[in-house]
Amino acid sequence: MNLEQASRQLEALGNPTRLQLYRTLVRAGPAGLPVGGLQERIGIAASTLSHHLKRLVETGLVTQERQATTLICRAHYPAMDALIGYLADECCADAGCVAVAAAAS
Amino acid sequence: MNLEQASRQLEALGNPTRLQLYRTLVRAGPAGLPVGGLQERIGIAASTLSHHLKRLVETGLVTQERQATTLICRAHYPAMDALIGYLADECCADAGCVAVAAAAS
DNA sequence: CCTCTATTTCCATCATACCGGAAGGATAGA
DNA sequence: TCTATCCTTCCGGTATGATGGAAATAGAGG
Repeated sequence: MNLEQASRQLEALGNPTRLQLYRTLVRAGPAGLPVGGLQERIGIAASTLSHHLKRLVETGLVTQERQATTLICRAHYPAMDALIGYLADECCADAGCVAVAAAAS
Repeated sequence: MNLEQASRQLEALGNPTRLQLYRTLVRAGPAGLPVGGLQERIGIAASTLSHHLKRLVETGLVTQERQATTLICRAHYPAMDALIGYLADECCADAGCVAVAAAAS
């Protein structure tokens, strides 16, 4: 994980629609959700949704698996782990950060 | 911490220059750095730097303290804690996330 | 008041993001 | 093959972001 990759992932999550999208996928759990299901829940145009999803997939935060004509989307936890780890490292380099202190306890 | 605030902070960090800025401030530790010191290290125009800093301050990720004519900037750890906490909650709502498992151990 | 330094705001330019309608694949089933 | 569904890509408009030079502001000190 380097600064460029981290910033790309952060930017991907730094849009309310995409963050909501990611959140929805997390709440959907390991089963994931098809693109159409996401569209129902979020309520945006299919093309807009596809753009956002593409961004999340490109940055590795979401994976997609084809099942016949439907595309199942899932939150890709390892990517979020790595991102949080990077932020925590940056944040807590001087051990002044509560998050790592809590994790260490 | 709600979705809008989280996405604004994520967007603020989702720019390579701003993430580098934040990282520099974290590495500077509690003493912080003046704006001019940041400019030396990052090497961008003062106006550009000021724009980026404004964004980081507005989102609460960085604080500023005036000392005579110089402005000392510091990473504001509680904000990062809250953001990481939000991401971890979203990510690990179904306990499928390694980060929280590690924190819990 | 004048000046010097530090920083911000103003302003303009260029690039990129966001949005969604319309058209174009991809896949399954009749 | 024909059709229907699901999703993506193409395209256009509008908005927002990034960048930095120039001018303005803030504070310290003569």
